[in-house]
Amino acid sequence: MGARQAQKQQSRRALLDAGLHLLAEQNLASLGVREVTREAGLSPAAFYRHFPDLAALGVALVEESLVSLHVMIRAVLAEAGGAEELIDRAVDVIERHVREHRPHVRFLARERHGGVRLVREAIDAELGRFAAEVGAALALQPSSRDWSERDLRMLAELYVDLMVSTAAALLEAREADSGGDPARVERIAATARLQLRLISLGRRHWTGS
Amino acid sequence: MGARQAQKQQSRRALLDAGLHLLAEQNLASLGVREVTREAGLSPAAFYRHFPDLAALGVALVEESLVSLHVMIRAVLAEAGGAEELIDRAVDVIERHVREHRPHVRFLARERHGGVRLVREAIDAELGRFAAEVGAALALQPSSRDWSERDLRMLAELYVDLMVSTAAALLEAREADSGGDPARVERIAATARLQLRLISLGRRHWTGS
DNA sequence: CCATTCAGTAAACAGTCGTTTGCCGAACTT
DNA sequence: AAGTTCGGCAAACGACTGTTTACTGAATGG
Repeated sequence: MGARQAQKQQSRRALLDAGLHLLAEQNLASLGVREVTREAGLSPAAFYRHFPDLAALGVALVEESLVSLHVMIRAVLAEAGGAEELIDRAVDVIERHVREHRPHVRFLARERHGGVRLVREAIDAELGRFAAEVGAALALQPSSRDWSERDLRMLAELYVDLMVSTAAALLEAREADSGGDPARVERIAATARLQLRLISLGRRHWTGS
Repeated sequence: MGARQAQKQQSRRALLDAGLHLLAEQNLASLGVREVTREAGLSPAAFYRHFPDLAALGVALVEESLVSLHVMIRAVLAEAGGAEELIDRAVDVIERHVREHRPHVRFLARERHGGVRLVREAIDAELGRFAAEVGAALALQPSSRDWSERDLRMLAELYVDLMVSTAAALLEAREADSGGDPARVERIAATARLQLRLISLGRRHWTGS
């Protein structure tokens, strides 16, 4: 890649980072072009060399945020193991992901039901593919031998919902203004583990719909 | 109440309604004072006779939104009945609530992780009290005879999370721009019923943490 | 080495914004 | 009936907004 493209990518990165940083305390809909470029150290007009819209920047952030999410989920599903270990590992992975990708997670939580339709739909679609992936992984497990497609999907969605709300709760507990309360973080993780245990219990006794 | 207060309340109502209406397509953080007063048919300065801030209007909307929610949950919990009927009734109540209070539900979904901290905390606190209420109701049921306080709370939170995400999904499916797809609405409700059945199955076989 | 491409700039456009001010007049109080 | 309270208004303030324009100068390709 020429030095040309490299510098352009660098500016693009600066814009994305600036947006991500500003979105820590506001939503996409209230973000301003000038605000972003100021934070990125560029002139307002430079923005339009990279994105037509702020919504476009938002969509770019969605794609970026979900790549790491998919990597994460595969890390959990790939390894086999007993139900208990799998639960512990899943919660650990969620916790680590929130810790290491806080701005991205916050962005997703904030814009999932936010005011910009394109972004909302992009997140929802990706979360759906996400559930499909979990469902496919569940189908391979022997314990779901005679589960219908529909029931598997339902279970996968339940897992994804639980993961999402756990991540959001962990995020809130970690925010600087709440002191990053570590006890609260552990309580949330513990609750998630219990909930997963309860679900896997229901799963073992499921007789089909 | 004097005609004085009555007219003031009417203006306040107009402001709240205008805000709620505008928040259908944007978030609180991007709402403007002038925008709201324009929609409400008042002068910009009039706003400050009722609220110091837009955040204050937001908090008022939170309180308003949650009153009807509490009424709703009591309607479900109050009546007894078999597990299956209870599940069906719970999902019906959620569905009806989303149908009849769409703007409020949308507001809650949008601002729960939104950019205005005061509003976010108000919603979270109320959702917490909400889970406590569900937990208390669960404690009265014979099937949770020897459940620890912690396990009950965990279960209550699972129910509340499921309710919230189901409501949000129903909302999205009903939005005008997605055609109000009735099949999608029914699919979401059916999934929620299955998930509740799975949880109640896990509940029956729970042996404590 | 010369021509071209193109990311980034400064300046200007016409708006909108939040908030304060002083004032009006109808509803209250006494 | 006189005086007070107070919700609502028009107007003005400076600050900030998104977007377009014409331009600069370094990397690119022949």
